[in-house]
Amino acid sequence: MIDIDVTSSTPIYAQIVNGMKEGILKGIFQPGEKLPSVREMAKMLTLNPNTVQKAYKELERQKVVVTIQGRGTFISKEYQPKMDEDKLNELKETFKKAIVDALYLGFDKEELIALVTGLVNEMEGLNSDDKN
Amino acid sequence: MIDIDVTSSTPIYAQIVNGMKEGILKGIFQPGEKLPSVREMAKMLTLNPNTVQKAYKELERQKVVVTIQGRGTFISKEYQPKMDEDKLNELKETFKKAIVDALYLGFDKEELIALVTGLVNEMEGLNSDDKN
DNA sequence: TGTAGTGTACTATTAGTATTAATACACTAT
DNA sequence: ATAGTGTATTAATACTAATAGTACACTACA
Repeated sequence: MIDIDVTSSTPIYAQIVNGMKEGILKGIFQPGEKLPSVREMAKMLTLNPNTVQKAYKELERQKVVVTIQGRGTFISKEYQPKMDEDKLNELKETFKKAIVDALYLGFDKEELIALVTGLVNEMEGLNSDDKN
Repeated sequence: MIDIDVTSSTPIYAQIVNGMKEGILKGIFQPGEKLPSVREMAKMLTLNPNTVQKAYKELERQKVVVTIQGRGTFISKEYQPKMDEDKLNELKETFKKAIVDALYLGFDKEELIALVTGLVNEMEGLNSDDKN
């Protein structure tokens, strides 16, 4: 369901958050769909339930999922991302770091744009037919 | 010289590393040029010298700079980045996370590609005339 | 030779985060 | 009632980031 790399420097809960968001964009998870429970997901990923809970809480904070007491956690049917300046700057910083790394790895401009374009298409691949 | 955001979740030494690499790509720092000494840079950024030292050490590990005992730290004149699979995968993960964030912020494909293209051009702006 | 300016190494301390662990409670469905 | 949910809390361990202070080695240069 989600690939967890315990050797990564990215915290496990953050990997879950990223993986879920990526899966939703790819259409692997459908709006309204129920997520595995905290305990169930923890078993699947052989993690502590608290780690999964932290991820779910962060996903809810970002309005990506909605949790209902006693029922479970569900993919949000609608979410309206707020494009505030802080988030935009943070996004640019993230991209800048990645771009710098890529240029240092030997990518030239065209290759870099091609890489990103490929990743973007891969990301929205399964949703491209929908009208939403 | 380098913008340090002490409130950022990115460690200060990492901000220095990123900022230096970005500055080199932009041509603000020229190959062979001497960097401010550890103590000097620490004063400028009002940081502990050890933090700067950690950044310089990481930059040297990445072959971005060369240090000579008793003389100082210098921008590498030549560096040959190694494009191994691990680094490539790490790069892709970084881009994927940024792309997911961007899509969640409301960017569509075209806007996203445009954003990245803009950042790439901004990055290599000052070097674009050179032949190297 | 001596002095100042370099990088380097080491230890210690403080603070924060990530993860695991265990427990308890509230709510929902049946 | 009972099982399955999410939630909250506390504790412990480990790791990292940053600061602080000290000492040492090397280089340049007068």
